[in-house]
Amino acid sequence: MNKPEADNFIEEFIVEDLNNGKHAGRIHTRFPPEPNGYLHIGHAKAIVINFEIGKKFGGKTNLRMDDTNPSTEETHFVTAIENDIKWLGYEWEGETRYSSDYFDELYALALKLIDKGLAFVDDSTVEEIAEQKGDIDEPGSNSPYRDRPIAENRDLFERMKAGEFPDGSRVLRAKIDMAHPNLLLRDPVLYRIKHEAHHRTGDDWCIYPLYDFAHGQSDSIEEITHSLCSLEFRHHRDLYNWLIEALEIFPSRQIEFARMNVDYLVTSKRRLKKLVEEGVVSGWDDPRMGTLAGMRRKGYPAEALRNFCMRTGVTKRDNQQEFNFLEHCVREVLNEKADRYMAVLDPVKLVITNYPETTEILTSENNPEEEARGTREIPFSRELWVEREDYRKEPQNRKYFRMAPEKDVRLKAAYILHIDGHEEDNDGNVTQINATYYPESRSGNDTSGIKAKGTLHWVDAATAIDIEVRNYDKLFTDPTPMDHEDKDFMDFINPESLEVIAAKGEPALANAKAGDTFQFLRKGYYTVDEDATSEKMVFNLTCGLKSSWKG
RNA sequence: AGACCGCUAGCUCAAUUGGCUAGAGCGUCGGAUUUUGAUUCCGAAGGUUUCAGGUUCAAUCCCUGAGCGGUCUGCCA
Repeated sequence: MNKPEADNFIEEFIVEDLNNGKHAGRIHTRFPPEPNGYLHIGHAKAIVINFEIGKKFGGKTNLRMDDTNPSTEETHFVTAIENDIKWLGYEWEGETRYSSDYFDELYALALKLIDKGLAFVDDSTVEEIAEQKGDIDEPGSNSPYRDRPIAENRDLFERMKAGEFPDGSRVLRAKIDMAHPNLLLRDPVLYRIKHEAHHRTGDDWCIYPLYDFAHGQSDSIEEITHSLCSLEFRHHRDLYNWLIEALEIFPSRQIEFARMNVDYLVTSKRRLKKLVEEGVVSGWDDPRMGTLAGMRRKGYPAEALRNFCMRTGVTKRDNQQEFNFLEHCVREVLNEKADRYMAVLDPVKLVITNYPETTEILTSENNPEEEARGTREIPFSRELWVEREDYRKEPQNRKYFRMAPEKDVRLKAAYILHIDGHEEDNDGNVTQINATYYPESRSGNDTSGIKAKGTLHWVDAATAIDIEVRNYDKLFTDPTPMDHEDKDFMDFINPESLEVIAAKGEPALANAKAGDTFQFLRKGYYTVDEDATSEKMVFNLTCGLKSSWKG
């Protein structure tokens, strides 16, 4: 089997390991979320990197809940996380794993470290330990308990586990070097006492390992070959490697990459939570949120998100992705997948004065990009709804191809119209547009010889259904609302990020199901919201269409 | 201040690991096509590779220094 080519620096490391015959050519990655929140676009990047690398090199990818802190983790997040990953299109190896499954093994490893004289039980307080830590440019000092005999450490640690001591009274610390330039190697805390029930192990434990004594060890237990994480864990790698050597366990290799940031999307758990709690959004799955649940509800296809994550590179530099590239990826998929329907978002009545009092059934293709999507029937009659913004009261020049007095325009899948004029109320608002049609101009067999530059969407007034349309805009007025030293990100909330309107849709739209995405011709992609009922269809704006018209 | 990491078009990444006029996608601006002012197609603009030295026949790449940005002093992950 010939090895795939490396597309980024992580893959270069992998190819290098493969070439060196490391792990007999086996590749195994993992995605290790902490089940204390919902997945967002940043997680999607990590998921895609891990799973795609597994796939590309014929390897496997585990899903492991990093649940070592009983205070913050909840089981319902586990289910939500699993759903999001499946929705994104990935399948992990075997069952979902949990760091908490390894508590026994982790405890045994701690004992081993103690027996090797590389860990000690410290009676210092939180403050004292912080004090001992020293500073970034100043060496720390040894804990007075650092030289406790091994037997005493063992005894104390066993009694910590047995529940003999209160929270915070003692910790287990690695014995490394209090003068190390990497603060994480200044005798880091490995275990703490917490008399708290864990979402999975219940009251079995009252001591819990910290990240540094759980994550790497779990990687080793699962024989993960490449442990990919974000840049802020760079300093932890030294400890990660120190523990591999001290514990003599499977040597997983940690590689760090830069997190992905996207304009207008916040990904911090704290901020996301604040948006929900302050009622700025309707919930964690609000379409304006950068959560996977939110983007799914907004109608972003999983494929588009995957493409987005794959096309934005993998490097070690801080990066800020443009929102329009995300939307580009969304449109690209939807252009091919979404059927075209017509809906009028800001309806004004149009009357074809020379059209008979009958209803005619017209046919239109569902998707010009994909003939296999077939056609559908659309009723047409004398009175229609058209878009208010498509009409201008005064005659226009040739560069304008929508409706205006004396203009000829094509109605999509129907006839060419000659616009005669309009009626208006006392305030000058157009109440009705009057037009005549060219009977020989019917779509498909046009023999009229009339040319119309513009083609407009419309719905038949008699058969149109009332729909609710939720037009979403960016949640913030600034692409990086959290990056202002003098202002809080909440100061940049866009007051107009949601507009709910009553619109008119063609009758076939009544059969749509939640999650279905359509292109409303000339307007944008819209996805049926879960709030939709048989009485009232509700559509979320997924993404607008590009427009080069500078009208 | 110390350690570590990073810096190539507006944005995100390439550059066969030192070798032709430094490429691509997105964006922008033109043009063609179009029963969606969408899509598609064609074209253009856009770079002193952060800066200054050095090594070399040759530097985006190696070395030194500087600048700018990031990370690290939780019993969070």
